[in-house]
Amino acid sequence: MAWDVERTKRLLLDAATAEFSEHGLAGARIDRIAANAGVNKERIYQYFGKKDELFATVLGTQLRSTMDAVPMIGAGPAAAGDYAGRLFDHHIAEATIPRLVFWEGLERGESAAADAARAEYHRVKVEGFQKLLPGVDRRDAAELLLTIVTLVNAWPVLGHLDALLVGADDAAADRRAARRASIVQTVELLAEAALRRSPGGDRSGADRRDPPGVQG
Amino acid sequence: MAWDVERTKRLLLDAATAEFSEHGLAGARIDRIAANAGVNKERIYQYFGKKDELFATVLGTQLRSTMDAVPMIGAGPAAAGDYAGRLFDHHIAEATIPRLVFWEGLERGESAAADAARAEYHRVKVEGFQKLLPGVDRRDAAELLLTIVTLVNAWPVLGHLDALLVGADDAAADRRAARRASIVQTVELLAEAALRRSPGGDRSGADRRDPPGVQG
DNA sequence: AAGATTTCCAACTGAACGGTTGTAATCGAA
DNA sequence: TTCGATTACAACCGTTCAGTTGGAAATCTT
Repeated sequence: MAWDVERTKRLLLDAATAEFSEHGLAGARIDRIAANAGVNKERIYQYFGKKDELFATVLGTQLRSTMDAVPMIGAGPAAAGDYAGRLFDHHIAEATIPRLVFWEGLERGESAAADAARAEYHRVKVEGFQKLLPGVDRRDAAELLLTIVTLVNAWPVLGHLDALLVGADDAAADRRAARRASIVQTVELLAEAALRRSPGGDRSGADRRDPPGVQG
Repeated sequence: MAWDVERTKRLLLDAATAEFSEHGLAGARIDRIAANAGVNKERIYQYFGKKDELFATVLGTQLRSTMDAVPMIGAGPAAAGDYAGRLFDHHIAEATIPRLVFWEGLERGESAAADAARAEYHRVKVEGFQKLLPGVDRRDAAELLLTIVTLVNAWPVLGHLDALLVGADDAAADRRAARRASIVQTVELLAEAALRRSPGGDRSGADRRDPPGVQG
């Protein structure tokens, strides 16, 4: 059989993504990644380097694919809420990212903040989000975006807290829908408040979705 | 020298708390806990059982002490915001809890939700929070409480995201203050909205802090 | 088709790891 | 002061881990 390097790389990256998402950096097992990929583990070291380099590759890949999959559309508080809602949906269908993000925060805190590529990625994201709420201060936009990212990513990770707080008697789908609605409402309220704070944004606040879309 | 069982237990529990908070369940090292406590590791197994039993003990202890340290006081949206703010302060001074909470969510997701003692702990917490916002539906209260817990706990864990989004040029203390203000504002807005939704809560919404305090 | 290069893997290494055991020191009660 | 029970620890055990090596098979180059 012919060698297919890209295929083995992809197999390894997929297996690594699942493994890191499930077990984190310390808990992930190189042997398990290799076995699930059906590839010898020595390939990992040749293609991706050490364990934590592989982790960084996995996370970077996932973040990029999310930004493509969930674009920011339109403008105004409703658009911001809509963006948060779609991000929520995306992270429910694929809990990989939320878990990876929190694993990173817990296991690699400092070193992640120093990554130049990551800084650029987030700069672009804040910039895009600012276009969603025209006139809003950069710091305000970043703060709101952080709230969104936090709320949207935390839920799949803290699912047990939800069950514990709301009560396990409610069906999972209902709790999920309630959570989604709550997050969208939160973001809309915050976006309105931010617009009201912005220069020239002291009119009633809602329904300002006329400007052209940003992406998609 | 005389034996002092309580002292060695406390030393072990303190060391374990620090170790689990720092490295999580899989990353924590029993040898390191024993060494930092200045106690032989065999004692751990005698007093606390296996690694994950020790983890559960650590988390339970920490949660109980937080509930005592940060009581819910007064009533109304401002009181809810104040509670969130004090919780934030507490978690900043002592990032142990936030980290442990997310470690648990990531590493023990399912098994944590089944814990009866934890369910009771959270039931009491929701009940207390409901007294903070009289008239608000239990589900609404739980939802808002989850938002608070999420926002307040996530920040110490996702500190690197904050630095990445807001920009590392801002001083850490400034970013922390901005985040605190943002969270307090969020909670107040949400509490007002919840009260407005509640039966008989359709008056203007703010400044309803007359009822007597709940704890403290 | 010969030689150099790359892809791949089985087997290995050395250093942890979680957990146990055998034994000595100390304590409480008779 | 004896004796069983408890506390403590050093040394150990079997397993598992991340990372390496040596060489075979496939591909590329000339």
